[in-house]
Amino acid sequence: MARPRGVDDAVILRAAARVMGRVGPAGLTLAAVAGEAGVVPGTLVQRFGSKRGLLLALADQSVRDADELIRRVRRTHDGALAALAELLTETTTQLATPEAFANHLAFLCADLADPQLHERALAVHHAQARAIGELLAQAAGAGELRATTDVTALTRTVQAVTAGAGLTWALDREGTLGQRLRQELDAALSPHLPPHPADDPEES
Amino acid sequence: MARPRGVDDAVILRAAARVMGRVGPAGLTLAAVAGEAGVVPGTLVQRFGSKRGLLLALADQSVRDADELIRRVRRTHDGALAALAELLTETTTQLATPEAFANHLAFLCADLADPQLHERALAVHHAQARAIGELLAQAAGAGELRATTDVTALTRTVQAVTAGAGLTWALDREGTLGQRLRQELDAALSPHLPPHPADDPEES
DNA sequence: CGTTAATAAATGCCTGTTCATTTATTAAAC
DNA sequence: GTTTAATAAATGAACAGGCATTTATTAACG
Repeated sequence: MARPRGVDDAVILRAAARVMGRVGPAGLTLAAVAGEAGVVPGTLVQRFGSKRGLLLALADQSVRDADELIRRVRRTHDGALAALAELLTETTTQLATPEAFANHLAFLCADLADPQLHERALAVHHAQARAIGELLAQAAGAGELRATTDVTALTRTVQAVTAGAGLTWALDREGTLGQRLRQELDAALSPHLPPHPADDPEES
Repeated sequence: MARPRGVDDAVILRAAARVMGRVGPAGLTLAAVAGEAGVVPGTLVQRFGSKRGLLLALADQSVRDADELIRRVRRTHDGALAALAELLTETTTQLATPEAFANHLAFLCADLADPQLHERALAVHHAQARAIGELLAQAAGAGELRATTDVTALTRTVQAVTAGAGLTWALDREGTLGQRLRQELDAALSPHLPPHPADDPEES
């Protein structure tokens, strides 16, 4: 006994993400999101309560997406290091253009002032840290890494390197993000590879 | 034959930087900056032409600050690696709190959409890259680094690591930025240190 | 007195939000 | 099976607030 919703919430959140990538946090107005989603601004307020509610839903979606990506990568890769590379590549190269990457990063930074949005950003960060740490530990157990490797420290390094590669790439825009990420990841991991000469641990 | 200016431009720009660190790009209004600088909003427009003019002047100031810091570090340090550490520490820890760091980073990212602001951000980036590269080359020449080190690649790595350490720290806020930066810098540089007395990259 | 800086008020635009209204769909009533 | 009432969703106009910017005015020097 009700009128069904014209568009799904997910459609609106995807539209909001597109607008964010295109015009950044300053341009993420209700009117812009509504226009992108094919609805009217008032609809967004009725759905999400307020603009902040929309942003919270967007952050929740990003948490779900991060979890889903982690699960997917784990399922489709056997080698721990290969899965790790895939995870980091996927998380960053979804933001294909430097503009989109910079805009999403600006959104992330601006959100850190809001406790609830910060909480969501931290959830993504910690989920990735856990996944990276487990993959590294798995790699160490399988002999893909040296046994002496400090997995906790290396996890932090990997996360910092990933973020830093994206940020510097958004700045200077030299080459592709995939190249940059691969280079920096290699530089961070190669000192911890087992001292087997002429034995490439990656088959891909 | 004119009325002298009440406050110097530099005072206003420093006030703008403070406001930026406190409330981020969204809160950087002319009224807020004017209040911080002790003038009236209209004054800012008359001085800088428009808000964009103020932002441009702020970006120019950051370019000058970066150059000055590079010159100062070079002057006061003899060891190339020590100078490098000092340079990176100073550039990041000027943004003392996670909030300030995140806000300035958000400002940087948002500016990348504007060609003229992007140009200034690139100037800072390239000036730092040049300084880092020269310090690394100097260190390699002095035997502080292995001769086989790819200075160009390591320069990129150092910049990425610096940015990444700051960003991840602004996110999780564990420890101090100085600690994080030192850890990541050590991890990035230690594989390139010369294989001297019992100073293996893996210390047990 | 002439010139320039600082001021204060006002203008117009864009923002998020609210509200009354209309539309669409389903459950119940006959 | 048709009609009717109920309910939730979508709409569009209106609202108030904050913003950058403009303008006219006042104050402070040489």
